[in-house]
Amino acid sequence: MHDLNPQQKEALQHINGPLLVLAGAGSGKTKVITHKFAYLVKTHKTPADAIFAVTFTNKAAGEMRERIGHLLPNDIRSAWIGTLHSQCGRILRKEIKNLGYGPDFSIYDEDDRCNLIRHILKDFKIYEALYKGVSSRINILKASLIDPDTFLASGDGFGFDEKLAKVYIRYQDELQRSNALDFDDLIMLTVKLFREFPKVLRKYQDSLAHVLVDEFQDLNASQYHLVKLLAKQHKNICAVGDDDQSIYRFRGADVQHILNFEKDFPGAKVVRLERNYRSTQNILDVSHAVISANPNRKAKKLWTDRGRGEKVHYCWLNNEEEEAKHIAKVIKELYLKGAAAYKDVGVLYRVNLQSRALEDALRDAGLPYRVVGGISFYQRKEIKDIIAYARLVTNHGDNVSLRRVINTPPRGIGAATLSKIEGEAKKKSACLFDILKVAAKNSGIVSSTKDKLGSFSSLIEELAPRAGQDAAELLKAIVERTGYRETLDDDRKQNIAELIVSAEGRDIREFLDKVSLQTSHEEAAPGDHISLMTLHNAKGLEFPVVFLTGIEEGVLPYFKAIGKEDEIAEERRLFYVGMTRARDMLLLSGSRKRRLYSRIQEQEPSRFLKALPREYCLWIEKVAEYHPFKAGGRDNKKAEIVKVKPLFASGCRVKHPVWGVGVIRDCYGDGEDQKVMVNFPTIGLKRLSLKLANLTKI
DNA sequence: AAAACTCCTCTTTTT
DNA sequence: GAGGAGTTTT
Repeated sequence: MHDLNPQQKEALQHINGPLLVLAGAGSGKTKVITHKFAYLVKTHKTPADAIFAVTFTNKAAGEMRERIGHLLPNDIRSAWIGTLHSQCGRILRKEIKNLGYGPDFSIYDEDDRCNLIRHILKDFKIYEALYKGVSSRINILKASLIDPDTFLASGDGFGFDEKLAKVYIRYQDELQRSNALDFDDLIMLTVKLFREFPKVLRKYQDSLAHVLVDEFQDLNASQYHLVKLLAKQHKNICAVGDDDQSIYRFRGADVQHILNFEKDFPGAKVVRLERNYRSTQNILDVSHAVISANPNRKAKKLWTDRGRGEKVHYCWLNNEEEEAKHIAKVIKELYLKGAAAYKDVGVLYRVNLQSRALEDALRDAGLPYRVVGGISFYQRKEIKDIIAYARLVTNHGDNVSLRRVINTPPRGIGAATLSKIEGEAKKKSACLFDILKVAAKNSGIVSSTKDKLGSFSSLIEELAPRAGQDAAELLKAIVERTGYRETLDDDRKQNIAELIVSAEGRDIREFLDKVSLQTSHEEAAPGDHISLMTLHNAKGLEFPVVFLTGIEEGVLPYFKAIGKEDEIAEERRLFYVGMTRARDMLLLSGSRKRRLYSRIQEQEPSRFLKALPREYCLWIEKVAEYHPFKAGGRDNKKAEIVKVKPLFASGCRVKHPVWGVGVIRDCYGDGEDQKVMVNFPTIGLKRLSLKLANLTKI
């Protein structure tokens, strides 16, 4: 406990009754949670299994488990440490029979759910491209604990719409028939279980003496409700979060939960962690100036004893290519000066399409980079196909998976055959697989098709007994026996091989759960490279050097948020999250012109910049005669920035009076200050100032 | 079942 | 401006 600061200690020691820990960025909140867990077990003899500790990401959960493991001698394998979804999964595997599902339910991700919704829309002859909107509406309903029946009974509530209701009912029905749950069901059905079976709830309430919730600001209504239910009896809930870092409103997260905590839990103690261990005071002051302009926030002011540090840079350029080139140049200089390794640098942006210009510039400059995020491993087609086979093998009722694989690889079972089976299944309210099995023997289907159906169903059934073995064995068998292997190119084979390795020695059920709940696979890849990612993806990370790009009206805040007060507040928080990722250097940039969806737009600097205290900033405007904050300044003629072609560039051969001939590896700085790195065969790499070194080009 | 064509969309995305 | 998905064609 001695390495905790007074506020952290306070948070640790308050163990009876509700506690809200307002943990600013970089204030050591993970430390508080892990130490609190250990403290409860060690000092207060709480069984490790009596603490329900939740986070939002698998990564955070893994870290939490590992760190607690280091703090305690106990075996914590069975402890309730995990994401809320995985914990619900665990509860439901045991208890879901109460709700009329089987314990072997499949878990559908966003992709599976969209497939199902599209299928339903097609069936209802509703314009199929609406599926995204429908999906998100259903998302929101479930996140608000509105199940189809409640929705029907709601009258005009919740934006009732008959078509939506029809689709929602059918969707939920299809899920149940497939014995499948989507992500939101994991929460919603757990709540339903607890509401309808108080005995079951009681069992969990009794055994869970403490509830610890990380990232509290990210809870949606159903998740909050669930947590409240669990904590209702002992009232020992410790909520850790930061309202200023709430950036998932569009997923249903509601900052209000953190703001209302004291009302919902009367007598709650509130602890503020305002000491920051990450950034310099300049970075903290600048970001504070930005975030404190938001209404309705819990006042907090972060401080550090690290000193002022480097000023926050702001640079305004002509267009996104110049912005990107500028960034590449600055990174290179930092690298050559030895101020930062590439892995110390994070380049963040609001929207993915911004990565393109940045990637081009970094590639041109020969700098190593990685784009973090994007399509995750588990969303690749080949992985999803194999997983769908495995699901179907373990859960024959899984219609979505069956539709996915029945003709993958092509085995001549086309749309016509499938729709016959669909019709039959609906009539008999049976699952597709059972119908297919029977259809292989009788009914009015051409005999050649019958054979195909028969061999498909027996294939799945032959694989079923292997479900008891090692998950890797089952996956291997699937890849071989289904003929899937033949359809693969080398990349995909590689991916599948990786999947199989990760399944080794695991139980298939457990493996599928893990895979279904593990949606982002992007581990911080080892190696020295610059990281590129969206602001959302940067949450929870830190870098010594952070570039925030596109700090313009229309990009940050994004144009869709403009004019809506609470969305602007969220954009501001997003900006804040980005700024507080920086340890030592924070560099903001924007550009006057930007291409957004095939249109070149004239941009203005973000409104968020107006609040920046200039004394902590270094302002560089590389757009000549253009003063962004001066009214009417926009149409001043733009003096071209004349590019002086450098005399010395990498690759040139040069001669030095003492060391002789060498090859320039790199150049940085401009004009008088230009420096070069030269490789001399006799003595190796040398860093030289052009002004002093008296080099001649040869 | 592949190839060619058209149409549509285009913010962020922990599980 | 480009990628994805659906549709039509071969």
